[in-house]
Amino acid sequence: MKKGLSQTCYTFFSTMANPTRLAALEHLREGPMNVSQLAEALDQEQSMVSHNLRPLVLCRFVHVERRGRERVYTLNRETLEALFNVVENHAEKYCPTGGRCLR
Amino acid sequence: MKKGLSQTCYTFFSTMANPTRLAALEHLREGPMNVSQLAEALDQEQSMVSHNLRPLVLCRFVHVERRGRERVYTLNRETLEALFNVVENHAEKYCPTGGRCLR
DNA sequence: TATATATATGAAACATTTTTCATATGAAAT
DNA sequence: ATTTCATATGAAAAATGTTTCATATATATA
Repeated sequence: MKKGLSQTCYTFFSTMANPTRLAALEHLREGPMNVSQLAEALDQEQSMVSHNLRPLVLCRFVHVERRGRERVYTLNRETLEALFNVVENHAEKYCPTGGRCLR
Repeated sequence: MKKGLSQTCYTFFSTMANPTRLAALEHLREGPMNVSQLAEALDQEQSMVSHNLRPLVLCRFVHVERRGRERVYTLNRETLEALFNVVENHAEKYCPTGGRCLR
């Protein structure tokens, strides 16, 4: 890790450390979706979904495209598949009960 | 990602999303250290370091070994080098100003 | 056995993040 | 030009997480 990347790591992981955002990312693996579709899928208020999408965009975990009055969000697969792989491998090896972490 | 891994992800990333813990992990890359050494290196109270080490152990990001009355903490390199690599690659590609993320 | 040393722990004080609610913006349809 | 639809935004309220401080535990040493 390069010097000074600590701040980047903090931003990176803080953005990931949220159930709503994780659920959104999980849904976006199926393919691009707009805000209403995500709100529906997550069973959350539109406003909440919007609020949570912002950090994901700023971190470039997803990207947005305007389509008429909708906004379509797309997963950054390059980063996120790699990331989920690391978590999955770790969980398989270190989190005994069916990949469920302790705590 | 397997179904139900969302909770594991949340625990995983929440544990990483803390400056003190990130700094501790960074120091542990140099080699195993006990609590006092970490406290000194991080310029933090022993109590705070202890508190922050616990989640790292529970998540198996580090492991502890008693040595007399000290406790020596060792980095789980397998997971953490892989993880830092993902972050580093992402930062290089998406965080323009010298790998420093937006926000 | 008494004392010193290293670390852990509980709980209150403090800080940050999330969620909600009301409203703003902006593009399309009438 | 007005209304409607999709999304964003600001700010207060609610929830979570962190830090500190006092104290407990456990091992080694005198």
